[in-house]
Amino acid sequence: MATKGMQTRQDIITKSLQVFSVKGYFNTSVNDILAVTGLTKGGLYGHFRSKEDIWYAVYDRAVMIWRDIVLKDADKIADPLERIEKTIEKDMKNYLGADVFEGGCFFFNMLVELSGQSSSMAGSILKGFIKFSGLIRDWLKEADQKEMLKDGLDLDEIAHFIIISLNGAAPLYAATRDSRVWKQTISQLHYYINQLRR
Amino acid sequence: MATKGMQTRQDIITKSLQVFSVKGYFNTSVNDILAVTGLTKGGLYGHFRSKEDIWYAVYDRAVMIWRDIVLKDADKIADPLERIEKTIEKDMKNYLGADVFEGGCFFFNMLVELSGQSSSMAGSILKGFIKFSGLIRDWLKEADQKEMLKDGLDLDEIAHFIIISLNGAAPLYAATRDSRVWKQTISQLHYYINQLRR
DNA sequence: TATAAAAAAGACCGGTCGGTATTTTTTGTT
DNA sequence: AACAAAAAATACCGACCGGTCTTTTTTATA
Repeated sequence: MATKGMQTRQDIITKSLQVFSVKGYFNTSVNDILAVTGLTKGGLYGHFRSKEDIWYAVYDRAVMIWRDIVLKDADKIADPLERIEKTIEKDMKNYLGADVFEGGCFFFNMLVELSGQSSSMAGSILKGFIKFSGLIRDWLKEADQKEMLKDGLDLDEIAHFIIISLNGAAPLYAATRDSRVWKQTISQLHYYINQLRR
Repeated sequence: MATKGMQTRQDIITKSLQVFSVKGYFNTSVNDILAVTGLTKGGLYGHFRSKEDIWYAVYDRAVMIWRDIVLKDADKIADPLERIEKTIEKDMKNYLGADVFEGGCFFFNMLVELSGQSSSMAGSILKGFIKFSGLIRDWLKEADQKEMLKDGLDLDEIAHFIIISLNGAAPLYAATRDSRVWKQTISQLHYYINQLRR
C-alpha cells in the first residue's frame, strides 16, 4: 500500500538531516532540500506540511542514530564508571569523530542556532541534553552506591560538566576536522573521571 | 570633521552585535538592523558596503569587549595557575553570566553557525580560539617551569580542554539562563586544575 | 548665515524565500 | 489491461532578501 511514499519520506529525512547539520536550519532552504532529494515542491510538500515539520522528523531520526551509536549495549557494562567512560569514548570517536553528521553534532549545532529564537525546536533539543545528563548522573549515583567515588562529590554537577565538555568539543572538531580535538577530550575526561575515584 | 558619521557607525556596530548574537548571522536580516538602529537602507549602506562588512566590524568590537572583560589585568596576577583560574572565572561570571551579549557567547555561536559554510568568517573566530588556547598553554608552561605541576602532563591538551569546557558551557547557559551552568563550570574546572598541581 | 560636503531617506531592483493549488504521472491492485 | 489512489511535477503566490541609485536633509565650517 504505502511503500513508495514511505521510502521517499525516509529519503527526505535522511538527506535533509545532512543538509541541516551542515548549513543549519535557517540557511537551509527548501530548494536545498529539493536539490538533494531530486524532488520538486509538489513532491516534497506531499510528504511534509512545512520546513519545520521536516526538521522535527529529522530531529527524531537524529536521536535514533545517536542513541544507537552512543548508548547501545551500555547496560551490558557492569562497572558504572567504565560505562560512563565507554559512553564518552563512543560519543567522541564513533559519533563525532566518525562524521556521522557532516556538520558535527546535529543537536548542539541546532541548539546554538535555535535557542536565540526560543522556539519549541530548541526546547526539544534541550530536553535531550538534560536527559543525557540525567543518565550520566544516575550512573554516577550507582558508582557512589558501590562506594567507588570519593565522598562529598556533587554528582549532578559532574554529570553536567561531562556533557558540557562533550558539547564543547563538537563545534571545534567540526570547524577544524582535527581528530586531536575529540581524542584529547576523551583523554582529559578519562583523567578527570579517574580523579573522582575513591 | 567626521563626528556624526562615526557615532552612527559605532551605533550600528553596537546594536548589530546584539542582534547577531541572538538571531545569528543568517537569520538576522538587514531590515532587522534597520529596525534596531532606526536607520533606512540608504543610511546604513552609507556606512557599510554589505551585511558581511557589518559582521566583521561587529566581530572586531566583540573581541575588544571580551578581551577587556576576561583578560584585563590578568598579567597582574603573579601565580600562573591562579591567573588561569581567575580568567576562567571572569569568562564564566563576568562575560557569559553577565549577559554581555544577549545570545550568549557571540564567538562560539558564530563558529557553530558559520563553520558549516567554511567561510573566512568562521576562520576569523577559529583563530581567536586558538590564540586563547595558546595563551592558557603559555601560562601552564609558566607554571610548569615554576615546578607547580605534576610531571608528564600534556599542556597543549589541557589548554584545549579548558577552552572546550568554557565553550560547551556557553550555549547551555544561553538556552537555559540557569546560572548553575557557569557556576558549576567554574567549580569543576577549579577542581580539575587543582588535580594538576604537584 | 551661506555653502559644500556628509549623512540619511526613499524608491526601487532582481532574486529567493516558504508555501499552495492544480495537473500530470506513476503506482499497486483487481 | 483497467482503474482508482498515491505520488510527483508544474506553475504560481505574496513576502522578504541583500543591495543600488537618486534625492533630500542635516551637519560642520568659513
